[in-house]
Amino acid sequence: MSETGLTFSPEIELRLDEAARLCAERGVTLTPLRREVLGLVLSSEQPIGAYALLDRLRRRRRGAAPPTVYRVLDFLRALGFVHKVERLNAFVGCPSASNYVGHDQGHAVQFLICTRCGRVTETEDDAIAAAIADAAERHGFRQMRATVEIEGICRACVG
Amino acid sequence: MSETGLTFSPEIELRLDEAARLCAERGVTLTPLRREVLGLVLSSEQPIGAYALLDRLRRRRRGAAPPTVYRVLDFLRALGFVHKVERLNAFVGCPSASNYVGHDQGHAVQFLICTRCGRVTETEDDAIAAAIADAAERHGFRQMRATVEIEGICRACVG
DNA sequence: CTCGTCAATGTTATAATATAACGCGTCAAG
DNA sequence: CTTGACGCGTTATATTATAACATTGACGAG
Ligand SMILES: [Zn+2]
Ligand SMILES: [Zn+2]
Ligand SMILES: [Zn+2]
Ligand SMILES: [Zn+2]
Repeated sequence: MSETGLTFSPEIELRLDEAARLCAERGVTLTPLRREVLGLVLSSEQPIGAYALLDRLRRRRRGAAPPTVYRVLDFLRALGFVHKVERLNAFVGCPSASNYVGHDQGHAVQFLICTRCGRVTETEDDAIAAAIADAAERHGFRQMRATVEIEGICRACVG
Repeated sequence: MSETGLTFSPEIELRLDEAARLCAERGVTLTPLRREVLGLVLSSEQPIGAYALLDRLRRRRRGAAPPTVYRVLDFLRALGFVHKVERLNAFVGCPSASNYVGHDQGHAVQFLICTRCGRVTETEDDAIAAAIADAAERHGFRQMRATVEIEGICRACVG
């Protein structure tokens, strides 16, 4: 008789509600499937690969297949709710997507990838962005976006 | 009766000779296979994928298989002769590998990826590297390396 | 010489990541 | 009612990368 109930932690459900609100603002829909995938990404301590996501998704959705998850990831990335970490071929939730609405084309973002614990921290460093913009301009290059992924050992792991 | 002759342009053969010299200096060998793969990468105007490389390699080496090319690429990357462009899952020759010998762990490098013509330019921008090092330090992050890939339209394409 | 060892490559199979192409149901505009 | 956009299911395939084991040839120890 009950609805499906909370699938994710209360904090994450809040973020999902916020994401739904932002979707509505833009005339798109955070469908149950999209909400579930986003919830799974946000629930992961580490970047999660498309197929790991697919495995978890299948526990609730029988018919899920690769296109299911890739399509949803495309949608979530286009809205700035999720980023891809290229070095890992894996996906992370955007921590600022719930706070700020200018992320259509994605903000200028950098990742700190800990090779020890596997965690990834997202930053938005203006100095890096400026240095990149400057270098691009000096090369007569019309920059559209930049991937910045810094690998090393995070504060927690380095002790 | 003649030897195989020049497989690549004279400029590239010169760079291959230089690479062989650098290998010898470090106690490793630029075998014919490795030399040929490096030549193919250097001959490509654009980043080249492992399987495109494999196709070209097979014209001369019958038995070539994926491990053949991936092993050689690992070798060439470890020596700094070749870089991987993560956004493209493709490989480029390092333009400075022939001039400078400190590339064992790879120099701090950035790529300008033109989404129009597909060409990739390698840069070595100290300001970007410094901004990244600074941001990492502020996060208590012990940086090992960084991937910086800037996408846009190159000077030639933007006209 | 002959054996052991190592680097390099060959060889077969498979894993991991990603997309193409088509179909089907819903829903709202016209 | 028809049409078209959207969301998703479904099947098949493409693309990228690695695991695991075999073979070859060079070279030094004995
Ligand atoms: Zn973000
Ligand atoms: Zn860590
Ligand atoms: Zn380089
Ligand atoms: Zn261009």
